[in-house]
Amino acid sequence: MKKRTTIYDIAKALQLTPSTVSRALNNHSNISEATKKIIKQKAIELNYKLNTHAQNLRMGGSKTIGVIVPKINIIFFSNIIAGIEEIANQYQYNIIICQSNDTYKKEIDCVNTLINQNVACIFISLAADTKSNEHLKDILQHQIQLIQFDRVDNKIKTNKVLNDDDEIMLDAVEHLQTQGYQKIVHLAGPQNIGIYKTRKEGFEKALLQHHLPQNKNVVIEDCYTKEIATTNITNLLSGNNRPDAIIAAADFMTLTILDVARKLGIRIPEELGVIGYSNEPYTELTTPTITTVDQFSFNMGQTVANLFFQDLKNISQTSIPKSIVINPKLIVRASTTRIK
Amino acid sequence: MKKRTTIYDIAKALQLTPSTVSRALNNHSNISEATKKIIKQKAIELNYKLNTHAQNLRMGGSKTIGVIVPKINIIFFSNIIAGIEEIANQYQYNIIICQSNDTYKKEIDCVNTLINQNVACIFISLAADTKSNEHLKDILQHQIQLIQFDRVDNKIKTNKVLNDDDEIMLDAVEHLQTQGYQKIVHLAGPQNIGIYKTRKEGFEKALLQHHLPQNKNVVIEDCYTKEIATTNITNLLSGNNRPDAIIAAADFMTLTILDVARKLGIRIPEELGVIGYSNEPYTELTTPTITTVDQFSFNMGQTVANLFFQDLKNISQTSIPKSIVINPKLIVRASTTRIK
DNA sequence: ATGAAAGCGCTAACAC
DNA sequence: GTGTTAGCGCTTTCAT
Repeated sequence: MKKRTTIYDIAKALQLTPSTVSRALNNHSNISEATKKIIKQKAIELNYKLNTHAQNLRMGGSKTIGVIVPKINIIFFSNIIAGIEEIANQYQYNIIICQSNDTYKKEIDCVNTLINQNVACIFISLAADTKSNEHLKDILQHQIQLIQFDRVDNKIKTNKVLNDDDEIMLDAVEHLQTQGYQKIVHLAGPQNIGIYKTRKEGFEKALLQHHLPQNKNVVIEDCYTKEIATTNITNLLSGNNRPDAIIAAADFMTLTILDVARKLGIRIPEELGVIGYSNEPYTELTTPTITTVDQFSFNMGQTVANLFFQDLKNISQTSIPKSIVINPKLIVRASTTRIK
Repeated sequence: MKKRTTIYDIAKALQLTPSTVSRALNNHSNISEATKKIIKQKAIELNYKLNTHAQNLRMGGSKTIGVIVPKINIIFFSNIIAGIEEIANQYQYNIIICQSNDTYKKEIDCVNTLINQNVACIFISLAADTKSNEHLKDILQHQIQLIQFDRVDNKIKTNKVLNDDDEIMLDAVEHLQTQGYQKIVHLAGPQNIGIYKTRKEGFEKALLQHHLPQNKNVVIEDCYTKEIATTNITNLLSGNNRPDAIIAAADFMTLTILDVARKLGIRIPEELGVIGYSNEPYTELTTPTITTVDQFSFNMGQTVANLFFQDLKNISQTSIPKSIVINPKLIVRASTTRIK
């Protein structure tokens, strides 16, 4: 097992000292250009690679950001991560990604791993069942910056980046009214998942604000599997008193709506308006194209990261915790455009 | 700025030595249960966290796996990462995820970062424009294990996990023939992206094997934007000599096919068979449901990780480079089922 | 412009 | 069963 090349090896090869080599490789101003050049040359020749662990140990910190998300393979989160990565990269920071699998237990593990790693900052979106914030306090106690995003704990004072799920539901309802739709129904997602709960609540709040009827049939809860969704939507649309617009909690539900409507001979958007949620690529490929909500997840990631790097620049650590709200945008397409 | 608690602090508080503390925290057998107990107690009390950098420096390695993918926010890759994460987690390994953004330049940066981090192993899926493998050799030179997946360089001998894109195209063609389809066309994706190239080549090979005509119209290349796809598909299906089956290089194209066919009054699957690629969730929600290819990406991630941990267990490092092939599976649905 | 030396926090070989 | 000691590779203060 061949040992890695260290700055000591380079120093020896050039009859210099490790400190000179270290300085040269870090472009320290006191080292002559000539020396720098031969040292860098030798480093390449010996295939030298920095040992980050030694560096971090010595410097008492690392240029690493820890990111904790419930699930990495949900496009919303992976877009956020991609956004974070883009910015972090510009500042030469690395990111370590952990997933909590939406459990509190694993989330604690993630936090500990990242504290052990001595990361500069942790970006977190909380697991569905996270009930305590002791682990978050722990982060702050270890002088590690904390930024929460999307699913946050408001009891702990940190920077936050949020989606305004309420406001967008209001936008959606108002858009439908402008288009002359009167009887609006919401197809909700499973209420144990935070985002679906928020969307449902946002919808109900929007109805209230517009003094629209709040009867039980206005929210259909269980539309998560295809079969049940088909049954529920068929019932909904076959009834005497059928709605003239549906806001679904997720894009995939709109495909079923389109299908059922086609079967029942209900024209979209003339007789039924349809709105989805997430701006999945396919919503632009259906006929009619589907009005939906873009959450700007990539942008959210960038925002989170920028928040950290902005604070880093402010030597005056006044740092009053900021909350940045990302406004999702209603992408109006054919499925709700009956007035041209 | 409060300093972190170290094992030295614990030792001092208990009138013990750092080594005893270290041993106790690592459950070394020589330490009495009583001592272990009070040490662990104290560690919690002082909110001690291990410093991974010190540990890794001292031990000359880390329980960390580096993963390099072209893009993290592509569901295929994020599923793979989720699969890797699941297994790594069982072995108490951490993963550091890097994205090359599909450029060779950034890929080199990623490799260097991971070598600097002294990771135990690197899992990589190569960038589209990676032309050299010097950086891969570099990994091996640093005694870091290397496992390639999906997009690999065959000139370098390492463990590999691959998708059999050829075989699956053969399956698709044969399935169509069984269903009585005769004139099969392929809608290809951009040929500068590896997977689309492979799919197209796989398709052509399948035609050859079945002695089917190989004329130019059998592959439609540019179907990547909605407008062009619509035009091309409309032309394809309006012609006199139209195909009776289409294999698309990606699921999203099948939505356009469904739309165009509906407009032209072509019935699916009776008059036209349609196959997509990726088993995107929505392929199950359309009418008709779409036959597609599942690549088992999550499983691929698990396989990659298991390959590493299996080798780790074998003390006898015979380690002949293995290639594991994941066979994608044709998910037959309504869009190609005309014989019940 | 360069060198000497100490130390970051941890582990492990060697004592006792 | 516990203590002593050295050292992983790097940076940095202080000296020259």
